Amino acid sequence: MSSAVLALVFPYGAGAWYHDGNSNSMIEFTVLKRSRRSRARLGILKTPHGEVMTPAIVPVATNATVKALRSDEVLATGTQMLISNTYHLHLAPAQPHAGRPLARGGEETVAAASGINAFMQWPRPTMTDSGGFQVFSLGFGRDLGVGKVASASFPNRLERAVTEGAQPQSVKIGEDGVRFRSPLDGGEIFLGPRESIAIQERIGADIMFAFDECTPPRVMRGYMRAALDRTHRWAKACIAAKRTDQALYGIIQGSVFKDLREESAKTISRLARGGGFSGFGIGGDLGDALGTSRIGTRTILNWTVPLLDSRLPRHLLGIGKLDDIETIVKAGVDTFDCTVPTHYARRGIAFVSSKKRGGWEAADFTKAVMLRDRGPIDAACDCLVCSGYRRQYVAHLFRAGEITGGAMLTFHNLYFFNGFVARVREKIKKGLL
RNA sequence: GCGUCGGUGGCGGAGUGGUCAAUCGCAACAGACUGUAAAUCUGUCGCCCAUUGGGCUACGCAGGUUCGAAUCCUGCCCGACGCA
Repeated sequence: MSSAVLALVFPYGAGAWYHDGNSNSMIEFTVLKRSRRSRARLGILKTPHGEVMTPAIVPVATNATVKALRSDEVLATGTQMLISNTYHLHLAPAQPHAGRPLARGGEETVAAASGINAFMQWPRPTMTDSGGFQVFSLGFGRDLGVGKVASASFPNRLERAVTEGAQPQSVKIGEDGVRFRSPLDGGEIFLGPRESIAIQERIGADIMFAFDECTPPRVMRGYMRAALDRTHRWAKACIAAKRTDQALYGIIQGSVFKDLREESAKTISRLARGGGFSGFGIGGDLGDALGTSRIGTRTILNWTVPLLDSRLPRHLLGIGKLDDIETIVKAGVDTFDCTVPTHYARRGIAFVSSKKRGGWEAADFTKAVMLRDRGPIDAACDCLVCSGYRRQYVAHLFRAGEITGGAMLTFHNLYFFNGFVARVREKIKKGLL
């Protein structure tokens, strides 16, 4: 890593390798600069495990690992904060009794290791998602075969729109929480606001998220209305259930419905004003990436962000392709998580510097041409991988089914995304965004 | 030289009289993926037109049997193994 990039990523120094101090203090968010051209802002998010320069991307470490990388490697990519998952950690480290709610959940394994930071040897800030996304991804998402963002393959499948009163097949959404089937032993997993908070407190991340219901793309309004009431009720229940002084973010839902999104922003803001939340998550269906519905992420953010207390940090849940980043930052997002850099890396896709619009392009290492390419992964990148290995080698690893290829591209992609966001911060600092 | 087994699409390998342009795997090509169900999934993959669909050439080569053959018979060529 060049010293220039290091300075952007770790302006206060990289800090000592793993040190777990007293971690039970609240977070503190400071806005350093507000753009005059947009809602973009530069800030510092202070947590018990160090500071995050915002805007920042938060790579996804669902199972207490950024898939394919060691924590020290993740650190070397310039990553400032990670987000792990309540649902997965409740299930995963628990060996034989995964089906039993709470008593023997995986969070106990994490707690016994002194929390997520020590457990995964990650010294920097962490978040835990509440499991609300799994209500969608294992429910309607799975039934409809869609992700949270409408895509080209989606319209054909939408005859089965989610209407009022609908239930997913393998997940049951109730008024007090959600019943899942454990993929490990088929046992029942019940997750509601109380359960989610209890688990997140055992995991011990700096920032927790309220348990919400993430809805699929283009839900019908009637369904969204009822789901939003649940999410709001659960938000209050999360606040009531919370015992530690970890930070808790409330989540705004409402899909593409302006009045519902506004109502949600106001409701969650009110709870934040009351001291229940120390930040905001914006989640759910964030509009059509293809633009066919004419309501995109930017529009939805423009409805909601102005209604939020500007002193508190705003996290956009699960959005962060390179093409999205400037847009969401300009709409006032401070942090965002996204699986794209890590997920795509394991599929053989590297994001590399380019003269094309946006300054990047995708390079597919599973293509045969890559086997003949003797150049570096990204000629303009100075990461550990790019500074030595050739494209043909990485392509060979993918061809041979070697996991090292995915690990190398994961490293590079995270380095690339972190550098990309660091440049966005520079633009804000210089008044260019 | 004799014998046995075998020769199928880029490769491997099914199929053993009709529903076969031919299961499947690999490779190739294209696509998808945004709070990770995912080191995954989907599509194409003989040639020529076409929207469903149609036409042509195909299962080592040449003949034959049959209404009909990748599948049966004969000869030839090639390969592996065995015996000389």
